[in-house]
Amino acid sequence: MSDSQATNAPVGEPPKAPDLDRLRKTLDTYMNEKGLRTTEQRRLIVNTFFDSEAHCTIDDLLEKVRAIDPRVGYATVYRTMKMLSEGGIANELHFGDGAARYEIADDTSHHDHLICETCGIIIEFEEPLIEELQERIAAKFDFTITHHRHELYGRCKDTVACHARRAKQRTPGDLSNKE
Amino acid sequence: MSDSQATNAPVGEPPKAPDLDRLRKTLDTYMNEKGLRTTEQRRLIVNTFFDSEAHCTIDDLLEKVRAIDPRVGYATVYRTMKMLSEGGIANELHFGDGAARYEIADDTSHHDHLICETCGIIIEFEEPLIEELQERIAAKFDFTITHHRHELYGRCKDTVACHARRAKQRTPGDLSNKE
DNA sequence: TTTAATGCAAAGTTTTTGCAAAGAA
DNA sequence: TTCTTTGCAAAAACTTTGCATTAAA
Repeated sequence: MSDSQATNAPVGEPPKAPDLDRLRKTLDTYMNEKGLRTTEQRRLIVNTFFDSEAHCTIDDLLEKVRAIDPRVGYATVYRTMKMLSEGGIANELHFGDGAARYEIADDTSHHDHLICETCGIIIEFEEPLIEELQERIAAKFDFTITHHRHELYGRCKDTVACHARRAKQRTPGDLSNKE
Repeated sequence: MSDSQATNAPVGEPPKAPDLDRLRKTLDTYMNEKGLRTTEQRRLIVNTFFDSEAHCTIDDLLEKVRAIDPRVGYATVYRTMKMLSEGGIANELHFGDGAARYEIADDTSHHDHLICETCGIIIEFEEPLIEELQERIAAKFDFTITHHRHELYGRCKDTVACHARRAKQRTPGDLSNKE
């Protein structure tokens, strides 16, 4: 790649930690507005989600939830995560392995993802200049953007660390972009 | 959006027409290498695909193919499009409505997509600066990119034209990013 | 002839829903 | 009590495959 057109803007700043207190308030407000009820299961699922590492699947969450209450069903986790997505507390992501993944939503910043197809590691990056170019493109086509997907698929160059991570995985998974 | 950081690079240049002759040669070579056979059905499906507008689904193709030969099965179109994808003649796309879409692949240029969630129109854009920034981000994280997805979802500002298009559609489809 | 491709139907995947029973408010 | 939520199982919505038959080479 040539550097000829490159700007001096910082590239790929890592995102900061989410404000869970604020998110809990957002959720309360949302549930009140919609007349949704607070249940044992929802409390457990939300707490588990807030405690989990980013990009967890429904199965990941269900496993952790069932370690505490084995009677919780898949559909409950599914519907709770859907509720969180609709309420703006979670983002639903799809990286091509067929399973939906969730991350904590943050209104105040936005990041996109870099995915290793060998070890499955998911790296978050932020690039304001790309966001700005997106807006310019949308304007050019007389378009208003509501959301976007920007995913870079590839491979870690540090193949030792990468293969070590891969070996550790229970399910290696196919993270190619076949979805 | 502020223009403060914007460069003067052209934004969102539309992609050019594909070189079908070259693609047919690529396909011939690929099929020879793999010992794949040329059949009536494959010929028909490939020609239909080359004649179709971009971003057609398997169902779109099947409908056109069956207008000529009603005996062709879904699986044959499915397997032929998979062959074209593997041979680098087609790209498989997913815009969140659950159905795979195909476009003619072009090694010499790359574009991404802008999708209207109201009328379903799909606009292609090219932005070399974004491509370059992607490479810089990958480099920063010691990563090699094999491919990427960059999709902007939103709405046409010209609501009259947009709603007219929507009304014309056989199946309005849900192009939100739920996939 | 030999081996690949087709068409049908069946099987997979993952998501989504219907419904009777349980539980918030 | 009333109306929402749960858990199960079944339905959806696509994609993918098995296999006997057909057809390239």
